[in-house]
Amino acid sequence: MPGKQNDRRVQYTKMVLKQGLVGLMKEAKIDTITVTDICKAAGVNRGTFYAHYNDPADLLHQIEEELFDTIRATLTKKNAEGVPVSANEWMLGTFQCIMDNRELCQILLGKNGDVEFLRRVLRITKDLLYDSYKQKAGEVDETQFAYVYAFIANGSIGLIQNWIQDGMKESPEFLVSILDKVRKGAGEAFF
Amino acid sequence: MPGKQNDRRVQYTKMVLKQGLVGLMKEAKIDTITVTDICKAAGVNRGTFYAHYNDPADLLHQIEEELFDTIRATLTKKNAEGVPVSANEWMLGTFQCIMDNRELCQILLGKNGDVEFLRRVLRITKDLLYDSYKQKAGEVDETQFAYVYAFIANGSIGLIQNWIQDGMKESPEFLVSILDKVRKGAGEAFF
DNA sequence: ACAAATGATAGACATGGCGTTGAATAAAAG
DNA sequence: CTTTTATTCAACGCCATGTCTATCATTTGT
Repeated sequence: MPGKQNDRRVQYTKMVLKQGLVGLMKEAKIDTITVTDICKAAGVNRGTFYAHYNDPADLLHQIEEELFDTIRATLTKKNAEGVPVSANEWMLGTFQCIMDNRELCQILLGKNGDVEFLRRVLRITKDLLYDSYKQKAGEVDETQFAYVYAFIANGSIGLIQNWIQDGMKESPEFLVSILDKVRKGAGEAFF
Repeated sequence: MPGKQNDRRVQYTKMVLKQGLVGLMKEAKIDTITVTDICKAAGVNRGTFYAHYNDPADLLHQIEEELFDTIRATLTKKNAEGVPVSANEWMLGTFQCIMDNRELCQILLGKNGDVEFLRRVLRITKDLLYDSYKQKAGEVDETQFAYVYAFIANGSIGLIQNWIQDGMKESPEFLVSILDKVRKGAGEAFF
């Protein structure tokens, strides 16, 4: 019984609902978008929306989850090929992935998007940073590290947002080179 | 005719409405707070709310404006005393101001608060940074500067949020010293 | 190709916030 | 003390919500 979710009707419904919400998020932020709006944009009955999602935020969350999985899949694939992945290579892969999903990412990570989502993507580098700090400073001043990490993490987010908002004109390589310099610079003021 | 806004009744109404909203923002973010909620919390008739504000966001905006004026007034006062204000001194003043308005700032700049507001406060340092960049590099690469500034500005915001969220345990002086190091470090990777 | 299963639709429902209005009441200003 | 003006109370139409039913359309597996 492959029944449940493989029904073509379900797939179509979910697809247009996602497209509908993404389209609306070009103009409005998630909290101001109504279920009725989405269904109108998707050409779907309002009752059908509730058959699959609780509210617009729930739908957005599932869209983000898909993108997150796409990014993670790409990275773990590289990792599985035996290559030990450095922070820079990891970021390079992430940026390429963002470029590959250009339209979607410009919305999800743009001005109406969710900062928490980008924060989550970058959090994976935190451990790498912590190790390099420990290695050079010997002992870790947790308080100081928290402040420096807050600076670097949010700085990176801002830089990436600037790149996205600017239309992704620069190459992922350029972005990584700037990001690497500026992160090292900020970090080495302490390490 | 001191008529219009000096009426004691108006002042009282605005006061309790502001307190009401701020109270609610301890638990919820602005977009989920209803006019009815605020009026219930303030003990004010719903119709009266619309006599002064368009919606909850409008009320929040006016609260932020007041705080912004407080901060700016303190800084321009120092400036008027003839002291040329460096970026560090400016930030020190800002942080002291934030500490003086502890409860309010923890909400306005906290997890349910508005990032744009903090961004606006920090924007005043942009010119100072631009000048120092120009001075050392001679010629300004606008693209590169945009990326570096995006990093530093957002990094600073994150660091300050970390401070606020942590209960403002460290002194403004400590904060400035870390911020100065890490900003210089990030900047000098280019300058 | 057909019958059973299941998803989508249209329509209705009570609920609750919105934004506005008008008349009555209370308090401030001169 | 009289005039002015802010607040209250009650009601209004409007719209989105979340739920539910009967009906229709499509898919599925045999």
